Amino acid sequence: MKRSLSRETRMALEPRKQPRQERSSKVVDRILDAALTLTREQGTKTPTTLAIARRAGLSVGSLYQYFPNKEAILLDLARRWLSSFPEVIARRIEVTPPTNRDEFRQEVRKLFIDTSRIYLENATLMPVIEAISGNADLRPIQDEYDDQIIALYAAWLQHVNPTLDDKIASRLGVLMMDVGHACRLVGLKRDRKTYDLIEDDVERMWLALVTPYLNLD
Amino acid sequence: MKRSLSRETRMALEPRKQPRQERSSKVVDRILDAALTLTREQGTKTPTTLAIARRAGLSVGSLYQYFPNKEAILLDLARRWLSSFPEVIARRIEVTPPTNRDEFRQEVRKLFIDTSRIYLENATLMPVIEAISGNADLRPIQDEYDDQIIALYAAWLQHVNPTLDDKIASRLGVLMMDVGHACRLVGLKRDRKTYDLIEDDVERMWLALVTPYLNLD
DNA sequence: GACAAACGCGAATAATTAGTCGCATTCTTT
DNA sequence: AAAGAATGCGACTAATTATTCGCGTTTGTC
Repeated sequence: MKRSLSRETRMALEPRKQPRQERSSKVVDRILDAALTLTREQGTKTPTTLAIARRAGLSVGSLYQYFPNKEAILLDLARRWLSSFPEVIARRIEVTPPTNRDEFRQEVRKLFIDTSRIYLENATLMPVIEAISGNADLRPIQDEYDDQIIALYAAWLQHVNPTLDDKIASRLGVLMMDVGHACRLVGLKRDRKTYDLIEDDVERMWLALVTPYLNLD
Repeated sequence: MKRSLSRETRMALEPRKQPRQERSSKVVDRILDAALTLTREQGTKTPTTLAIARRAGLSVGSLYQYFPNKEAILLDLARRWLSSFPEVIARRIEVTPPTNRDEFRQEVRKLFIDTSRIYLENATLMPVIEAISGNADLRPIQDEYDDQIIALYAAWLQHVNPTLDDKIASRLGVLMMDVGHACRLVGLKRDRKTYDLIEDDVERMWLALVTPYLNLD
């Protein structure tokens, strides 16, 4: 009844309680740190509750003081990453749309640099993102964020070219996201110089992907 | 001792025995069918031995007559896919290299069409491929195949441009593989028409990716 | 049709792991 | 410093699941 309950309840993933004493907020940090480190160490496998507790110098029981279940811990780690993406793309839609090929190229580059920064700033938690993708319980949650991101990429495309068909915009949005994601995961596993080279590669690919669909002079 | 043994033994993944009576080779098919169907039904989660047995109308014990462990079943399904990839790319290296931009474009297109066919022909087992990627035990095996494929893409690039630097070739190889894979997984989940549109998108991206590195007139 | 080998079975075993609960310890407040 | 709240503990429970093993049945062979 332990396992399936949490699955059936379809997860309260919110933190169980706010820490009220100073020591305990440190404990929360220790738990998150431990979970992050272990996930990184084990490639992309999600660590067990026992392992997290041990690494954090705690007992299993303490984990459940602050998190309703194991998934919530990983999700807490990923949350900043997951939510910063939509923010950043949305911000790129607020500017005035480009009018010629050169301005357009600039807009792509800006979106590109902004999204790249998110990857660079969150490089250490990429293993967590990969672990989440590979976890049957967490995957659906990431998918929700992904749908949001795709919609925003599509919105960006229609911002740049208002006559662009919805279907096409959404198809290109998916590809922008997936191509960017796949290549950047590769890049972050290499050295910084290679990462930058890959960034150039991706930018060319993005441009090749979207240019035919933006009626420019 | 059940679980960890198989992990420690680092897996004999070969079929445990060849079926010697006619009935049993049908059983092997039933097992593979059941595993495939269940993996497809459950998204990307690997089915349990019990579930596979039940679906195949067998008992768990019978599974182990022919497969040394659960992983071997999935791997057996994926094996044709995994091995046909290197074959196809290798075949594209045997032809005489292109000499001008147009011939080069043709070569990209041929490689492109050949790899695309592999995806189309194996569309039903994509969930298995995804499940394998998400499984900590199976992942390393897929990684070996991936390394092979990357090396072949790199070899293809150097076949097309013999002066191409090793490092660059291998970087582009990874990106060709990952971009192709990511986009085609998307495509196969859509209708055929969308798949074809995505193919065009990917072809543009591939061309944009590699063209700058091939000194053509 | 008799014999051995192959096959099929499924209850039992054992490993793993998520999550709980009552007791012990530490902190905060007055 | 005493009470009560918050925190920490870890043995225990319970669920899940891979794999085995001895026994009964079927099949191919002579």
